[in-house]
Amino acid sequence: MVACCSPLSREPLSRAQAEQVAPLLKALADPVRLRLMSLVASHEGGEACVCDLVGAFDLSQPTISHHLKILHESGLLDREKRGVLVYYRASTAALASLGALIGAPAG
Amino acid sequence: MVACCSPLSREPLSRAQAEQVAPLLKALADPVRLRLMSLVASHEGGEACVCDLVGAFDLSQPTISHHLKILHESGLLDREKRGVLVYYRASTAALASLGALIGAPAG
DNA sequence: ATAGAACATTGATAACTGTCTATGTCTGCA
DNA sequence: TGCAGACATAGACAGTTATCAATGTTCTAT
Repeated sequence: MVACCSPLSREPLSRAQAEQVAPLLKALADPVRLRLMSLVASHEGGEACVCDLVGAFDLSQPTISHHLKILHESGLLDREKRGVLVYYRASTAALASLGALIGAPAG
Repeated sequence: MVACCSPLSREPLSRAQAEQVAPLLKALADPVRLRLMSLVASHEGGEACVCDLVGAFDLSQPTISHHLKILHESGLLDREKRGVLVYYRASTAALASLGALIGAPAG
């Protein structure tokens, strides 16, 4: 469970809660990373290797790697190396709890 | 309707969609602004004036004003001036559609 | 062993962000 | 009319971020 608390509008977030959730949102709050999340999550098998992703952007491979690292370190993407390739997979739990915190009707 | 599209994991976000949604997340991706949203949304009557908010932080009034401006310009907070006081109110529609995009089961 | 391919890391740079102090703009009241 | 209070704006500064080119690492195949 990555986000912790009742929806935003029920009661004031504590400072600690806010500081815990904000980095998750920050990780997602970039057009490239949003598209990366969505590309990975909607890719066949629910996973994608870096080579599946780089081509979708006009950005260098190190830049994509950098964004993937941010998403992985925030807990939004899981990572698995199989042979030469590295596969990323969206953490649906993290996404769901974030969504619930922000706007979902109930938990 | 501020966010536009099916959940992240259903199909890849277009670049345009990502660039539309990212600023909303960016506005929310700060501990102070998260707490501001939550303070406003959970305040009695669903609204709060700046004077209700400034005291909750160890930050100057202009800094709070700055954060409120960012939330307002992104569409997450509505603003209404009544007399000397300025009241902010959370846009539940914006929050709900964001939540739905990120992780909610269905729309 | 060596070469090549896939991905990560490093170091540099320009742009952006959060914060402050100082100041401006309204509004209500005396 | 003028003052005081509530909020916004402007300008400055330090810290962060997105990007790239260059290089490092690790695996596979030959």
